[in-house]
Amino acid sequence: MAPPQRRLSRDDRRAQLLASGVAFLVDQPLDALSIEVLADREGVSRALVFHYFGSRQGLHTAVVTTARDALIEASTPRADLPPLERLDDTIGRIVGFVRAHGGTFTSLVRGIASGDPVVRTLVDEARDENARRIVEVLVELGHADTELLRVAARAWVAFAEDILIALALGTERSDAEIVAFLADTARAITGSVEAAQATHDGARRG
Amino acid sequence: MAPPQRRLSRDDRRAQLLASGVAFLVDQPLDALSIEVLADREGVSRALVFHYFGSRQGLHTAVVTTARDALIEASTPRADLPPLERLDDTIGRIVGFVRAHGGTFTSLVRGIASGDPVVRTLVDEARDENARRIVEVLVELGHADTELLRVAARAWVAFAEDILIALALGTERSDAEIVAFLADTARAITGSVEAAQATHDGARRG
DNA sequence: CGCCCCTATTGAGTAATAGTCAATAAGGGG
DNA sequence: CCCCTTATTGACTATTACTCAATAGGGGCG
Repeated sequence: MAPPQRRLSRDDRRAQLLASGVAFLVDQPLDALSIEVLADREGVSRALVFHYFGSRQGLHTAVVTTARDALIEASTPRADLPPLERLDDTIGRIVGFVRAHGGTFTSLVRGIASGDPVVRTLVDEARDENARRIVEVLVELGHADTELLRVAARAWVAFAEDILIALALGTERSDAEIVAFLADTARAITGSVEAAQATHDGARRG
Repeated sequence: MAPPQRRLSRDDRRAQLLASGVAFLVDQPLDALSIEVLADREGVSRALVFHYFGSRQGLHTAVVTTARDALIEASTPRADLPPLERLDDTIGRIVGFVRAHGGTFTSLVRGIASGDPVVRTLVDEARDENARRIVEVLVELGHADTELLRVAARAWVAFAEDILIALALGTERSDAEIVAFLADTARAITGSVEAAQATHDGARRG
C-alpha cells in the first residue's frame, strides 16, 4: 500500500495502524483482525504491531475504542436544543453516521461482542452513553429517574440499533421517517415504563 | 469427572460432549471453549473431540445449536391459546427459562456473537423465530403484515433480551411484572408501527 | 555538513492451540 | 471365545500469538 517509508514518529505510526484497523472493520469482523493481517496491510513487521499495542487484545481494544468514540462523538447531543428537538437531532445524526459508516456501525453493535469481556465492556459503554442521553431528555421532560426507566432506555438503544441496521442500511426509507419512528417508539416505551412503575409502586404500597 | 468408561456408543459420547459444552456456557463465553478444554473436562483425547465435531467451529456450532433449540423449544407457543394470552404465556415461559438458565441465556444472546458468521446466524435464527411468533400474534389480531412490522418485531426481541437480562437476572421483580411490562411494550411499539405505516403510505400516495 | 545517539523497527525464536492420520484396542455379534 | 467393526488415541504438522536481542533510520548537535 504505502511506499516503504520507514521510521515514522510514534504518534503517526500508531495513528496509521489504528486507522487501518478501523477501516478493516468496515467489511470484516473484529475476530478476523489478526496481528499478521494488520502488519501485512500496512507493510510492517508483526513485531511492530506488538510493539504498539502489546497484544492482540490490546489491538482490538484500541481499534474498538477508536470506532466507538467516533460514533459517540458524531452523535453528541446539542445542549442548546430543547429536549424533544435534541432527541430528534441526536437520533438524526446517528442515522447519518450509520448511513455513512454502515460497516463500522454493524461491526460495532453486532459483530464485535466477541468472547473478550474487555471489548464487550467498551461497546456496552457506547450503549450506556446513549441510554444516559435518553434518560436525560426524559427526566427534563418530567419523568421520574427510576431503575426501570434506565433499564428500558438501555434496551431501547439495543432496539434502535437493530432498527437502524435494518432500515438505514437495508431499505430506501428516508432519514426523517426513521428518526420519527424511533423517537415515537422511545415515547411509546416511556409510556409503558410509567404504567409499569405505577403498578409496581401500587403493589409495594398496597 | 466420569470414571474412565471407554468406548461409549456414538450417540452417547456425542451427547456427553454436547452436554458438557452447553454446561460450559453457563459461566464461560463460547470463545473460551477450546477443543482441549472440552477434552480435559470429559477426560478424553483432543482427537476424539475432533472426531465428533470436525473442527472448533463445528463444536461451537453444535453447542450453540443445542442451547438455542432448548430455548426455542421451552418457549414454543401453545397453539390452543387465543393470541394475546398466547403471547403472555410465551413471554412467561421465556422469563422462566432465563431465570432457570440465566448463564446459558446470557451466553446465547450476548456473549456469543463471535466473529464466526455461522454461529451468528444460528443465534439470529432464534431471534427470527421469536419475531415470527410475535408477528403471527399481531396478524391474528388484525394488524397488516408489513416489512416495518417484521423489522420492529425483530428489534423488539432484541429489546426484550436486554430487558430480560437486566430484570429477570438483576432484580427482584416478579415474573408477572416482567411479563406484563414486556407485553405492554410490544403493544406500544406496534402502535408506533401503525402510525409510521400510515405516514409512510400517505407519503407514497400523496 | 557529518557524526552519533536515541529509538523505531525487525528477524529469529518460543508457546499454545487447531487440525491430521495411521495405529490401537474395546466390546458386541457370530 | 474369537473376530471384526469402529471408537479411541498418540504423535505429528500448521498457524498464530507473543518475546527479545540486534539493527538501522534520521533528527539534533558539533
